[in-house]
Amino acid sequence: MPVRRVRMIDVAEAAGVSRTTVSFVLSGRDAGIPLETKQRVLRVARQMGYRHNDAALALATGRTRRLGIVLNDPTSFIRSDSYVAHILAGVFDSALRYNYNLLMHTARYTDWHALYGEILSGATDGTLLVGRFEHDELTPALLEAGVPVVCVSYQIEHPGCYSVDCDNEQGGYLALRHVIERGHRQIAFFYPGETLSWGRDRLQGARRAMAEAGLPEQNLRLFAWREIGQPTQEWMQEALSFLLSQKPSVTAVVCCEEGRIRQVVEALPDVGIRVPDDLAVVSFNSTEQSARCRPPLTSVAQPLEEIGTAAVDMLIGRVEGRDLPEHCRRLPVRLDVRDSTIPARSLALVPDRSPVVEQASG
Amino acid sequence: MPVRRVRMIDVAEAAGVSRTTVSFVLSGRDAGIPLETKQRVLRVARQMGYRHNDAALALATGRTRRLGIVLNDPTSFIRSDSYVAHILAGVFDSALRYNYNLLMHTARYTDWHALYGEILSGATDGTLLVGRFEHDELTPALLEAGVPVVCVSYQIEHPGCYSVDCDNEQGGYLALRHVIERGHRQIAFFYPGETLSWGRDRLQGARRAMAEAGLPEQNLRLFAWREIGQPTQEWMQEALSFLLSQKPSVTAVVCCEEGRIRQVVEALPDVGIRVPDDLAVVSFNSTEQSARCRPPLTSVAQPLEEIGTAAVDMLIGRVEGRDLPEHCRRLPVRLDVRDSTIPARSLALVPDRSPVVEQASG
DNA sequence: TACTGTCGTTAACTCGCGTTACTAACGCGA
DNA sequence: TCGCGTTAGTAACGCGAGTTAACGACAGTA
Repeated sequence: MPVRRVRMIDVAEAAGVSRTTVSFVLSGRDAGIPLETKQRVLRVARQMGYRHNDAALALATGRTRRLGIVLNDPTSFIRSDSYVAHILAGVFDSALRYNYNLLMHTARYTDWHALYGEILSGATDGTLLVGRFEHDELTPALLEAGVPVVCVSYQIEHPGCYSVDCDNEQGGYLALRHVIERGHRQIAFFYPGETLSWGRDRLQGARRAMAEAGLPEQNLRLFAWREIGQPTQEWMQEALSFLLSQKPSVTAVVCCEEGRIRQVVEALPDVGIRVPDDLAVVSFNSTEQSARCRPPLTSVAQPLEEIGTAAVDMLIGRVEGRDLPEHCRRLPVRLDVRDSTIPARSLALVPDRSPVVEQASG
Repeated sequence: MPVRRVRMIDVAEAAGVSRTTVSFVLSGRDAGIPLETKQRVLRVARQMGYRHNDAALALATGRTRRLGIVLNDPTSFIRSDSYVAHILAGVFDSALRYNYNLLMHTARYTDWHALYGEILSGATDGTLLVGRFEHDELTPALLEAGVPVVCVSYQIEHPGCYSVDCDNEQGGYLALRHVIERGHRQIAFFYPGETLSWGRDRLQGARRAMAEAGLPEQNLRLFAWREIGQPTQEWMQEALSFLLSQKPSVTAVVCCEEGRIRQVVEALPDVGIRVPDDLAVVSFNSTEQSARCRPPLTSVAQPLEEIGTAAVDMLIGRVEGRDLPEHCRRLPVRLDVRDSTIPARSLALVPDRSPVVEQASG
């Protein structure tokens, strides 16, 4: 049984008017239509169960009331309690308020030509690129084409680039300032490398904190996982044992990631390293993964759901042609201090932010 | 700068042929078109950056290559590491393989008239209802309308209802059999009530295990959270302390839920109850929530991603008009035995499935 | 009576593409 | 030369809506 849909012309015939009249009534452009006719049309439409045809409406109006979403790795993001899941929650809320639906593009980011084609086909009014893409060819191509796009959690150098992100520089700064305040002088910094804007920004913030405390730059021991693609638990563990074997040894780790560092931390007791006594640890994102780690991780919290809602606000602003006050909206971050940096027996080892010139061993 | 899209007719004019010819070439229906013409059209189309218009194509063909998804509470599902997230991962994978995109309906389930209208508007070729809905009016309405629909994780009494679910009856059976085998005779069973198919089925399985072991039915102490809507931690804790204060006291809990029971279990040490020594606990779903509970929970695992892929398979089968072998596909479950039912010091208290007629105190 | 101006309504065009049915041109054999 | 078949290509219609421009009816005026 194929679905027999009621068309506007069916309503028109049943109501004894032309299709144009029905269109006017249903779309609210009922100027000049007498109340009686209007009510009759509405009644007949309801009785017959009329629904507009989505494709026809989109073709005629050029609008779909749909927003597209591209995730750079859909399944992995959804699988775990990742930051993207929280962003999506905000996106959902906001899209519902604006009465838009969400089209999730299933194509992989590596197949960006396919995505480009889909996005240009007009199946949506605008697109959220939720990512932190590397080797990104899609974003500039879309911007060149003039499609309404908002980048979430990253941005690129382009005059037309609109984006929403948290203040990554401040995040790096807060993380480092915290461990410096707690007396640490040799600090490992795990990050994706500088090809990603958030990696670059967090490193910059970290360096600012070091400089502010008068610590030499080389005390910040950088480890970029860029060369290996994704950070693995093994890679982190090896890097960490290398760092711990050196003199002076690092006493704190700041990691721009959450899942792997959690695994590493939970494996540390096996090799006789205690957190935070032997090693202080700070992660990013501060989702349940950090909160439920043993011990719970101090973490830089991002307002993930707000990022989602702000991105939708911005995208719909672009779609509806409003002038937007800013191209890049940066939301503030917060440091959630937990056990991984606070030894139970010590409350305050070091006075607040006393600048330290010489390095000190942990 | 509005997006100026290249239309088929633009390509036709540039290539010096009619739009029909272009249509034939691009859609592969190039019978009778000489190779030279064909190649010229393809070359011009590529050079001009032609992309089909999604709405026009959908209007002309009646197909969208899009599947709709309705979640009964989108944001809460996405927020946490819930079973729906895992199902969605499977849905994504499968949709990508079929080259379909996913339209997530943002409207709330309570506003089911809006959802009904959207689904009938033809914005998608078919719809996945991912749920466990109660007071469900949407599903029967859609089935009556003849829209291709697949129910995920639930089903209703209707000749046209297609669904994918796990074998809930077997899940209830496995959970109960396990605790009975471990010697428990007074068992609490937390479930949503019998208005939901999965609650009904799991209870049925639980009763089967009781009967098989020769245990009287009243030894299964039922607690339905239906009357309070969603199970809360407080409600469970109260119910549990009531059960533990009774004589004979329950010694095991089987809970058709994961998040709340985890919270309850982790709060038990505060009231001096040890798991599993004082109380054995079995949850459902067996996601990371159960695995990372302290202690890790024995749990009935469902093949969540497979449910997602199977649902897409079934829906696309319906969309493409294939005859499907079965209306309700039931995927097997598995019991993941963890510490919450296995005391460290005891390996096997009771021989396997020895039928016990009389009730025994824990 | 004719002319003007509303009011209510609709014919006709548009959106971009699939598809059917038809034509013009060409080649070949009788 | 006529007739036929084949090849190469297109005109025209439809999908279901929005939208513009114009029409007929009727009332009011000159």
